[in-house]
Amino acid sequence: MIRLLLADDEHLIRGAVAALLALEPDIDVVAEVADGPSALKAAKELRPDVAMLDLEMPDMDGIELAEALRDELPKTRIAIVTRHARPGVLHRALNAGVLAFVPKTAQAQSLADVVRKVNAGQRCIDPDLATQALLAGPCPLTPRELDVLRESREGATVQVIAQRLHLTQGTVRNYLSTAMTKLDAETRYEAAQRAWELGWL
Amino acid sequence: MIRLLLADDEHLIRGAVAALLALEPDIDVVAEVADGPSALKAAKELRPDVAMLDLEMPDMDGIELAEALRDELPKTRIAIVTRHARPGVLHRALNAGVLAFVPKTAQAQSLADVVRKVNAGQRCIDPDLATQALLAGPCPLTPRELDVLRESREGATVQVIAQRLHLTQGTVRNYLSTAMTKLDAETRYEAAQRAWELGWL
DNA sequence: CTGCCGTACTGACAAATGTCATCGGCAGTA
DNA sequence: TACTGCCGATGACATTTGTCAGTACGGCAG
Repeated sequence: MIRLLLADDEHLIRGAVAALLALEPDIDVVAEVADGPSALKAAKELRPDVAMLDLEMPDMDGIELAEALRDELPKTRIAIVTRHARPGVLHRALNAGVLAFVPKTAQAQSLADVVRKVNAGQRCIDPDLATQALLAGPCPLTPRELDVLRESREGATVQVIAQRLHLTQGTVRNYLSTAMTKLDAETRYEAAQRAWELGWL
Repeated sequence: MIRLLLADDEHLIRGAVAALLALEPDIDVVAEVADGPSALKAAKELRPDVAMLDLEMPDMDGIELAEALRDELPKTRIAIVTRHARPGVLHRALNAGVLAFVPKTAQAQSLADVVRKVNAGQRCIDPDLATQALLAGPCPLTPRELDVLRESREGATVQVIAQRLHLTQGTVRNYLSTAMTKLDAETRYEAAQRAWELGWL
């Protein structure tokens, strides 16, 4: 019997998936939670074999949650389910010890198989996504460049970014400039947009 | 027997929801499609009683699809399901003749009830969302202002926007300026971001 | 018929932004 | 040791931007 934890903030999906997987004779859905912290808490109490996590969740994103689980409960196998799979996120997920990466465009029937494979310790990555990630290559941006891009995405001015990151305006502009060059963008907002689409933010 | 059409580009969710609703004795899922155009085609052929549409779909957004359905098959009752319900979208959906508006954070069990209510011609709007929409009020932006904001969201420069909309740079800047004033934003990107969050783009 | 509003444009000005060259410090590493 | 790369900063420069004032035209409600 595979003991499964489900984390997804969309009740509708979580409920439906739970109902579907519960029909499988060898799968037992032991917990359903809606956010990262409660997933962590439930996992510590119930020690599931497999944790199936949504990538987009309030409070704690799926990757952070995966990292926390890896550190605290290394025996738990982790599968990530996501809506729009951005290539860069795959890199980070794999580094966090995630075994499976499934887009929500996958067939519902295939989910049970993913759970079984992950439970057996096998990797299970969407092939399209894997090639996309390979083509995009690793992120060329430095941590600081990522920081300023993250702030830019919300439309912050250089002044505001400089304050928030405790930097000079000139420094911020330089980081933005190099990031724009690396991403072949005309404006920082375009750069931020692109970096996000590639999953680097 | 309620004949239901399901449109959602996420197979995983669509499959799970279809499986759940098919268990209901009075609901018959007659079609499952992944995008707007095929939903329209399927609806014309099968004449479902209720169409349950995802808001975010490739090619044709849920609202456009609802409008098309209203024009071509006015007898079809429409329910919209969405992930992040932005208030402004509700306005547009209601104008498009949509009866139900359900966030994906709703309970899976409640879905069947929504289908039944909609089939009976009753409205079924998430109360939280309704109050949010009331508080935000109607969109104060003119159509042209919305146009330039839409372009801004992808990080386009004034030059590019002017070209794409066949306007002068000065005109574009003026529209951006008024939009920023109305939205109380420091930069056009912040304005675009805010307008999007309110569901006006 | 007369405001009022949305659309579209012009010109001018100050401020914000993007680019470049250059510097110093610090951590790997060949 | 010398080299490389990231971090942080400075100063100067040309562009881009946001803002403001003003013009003009069409549609529409009072």
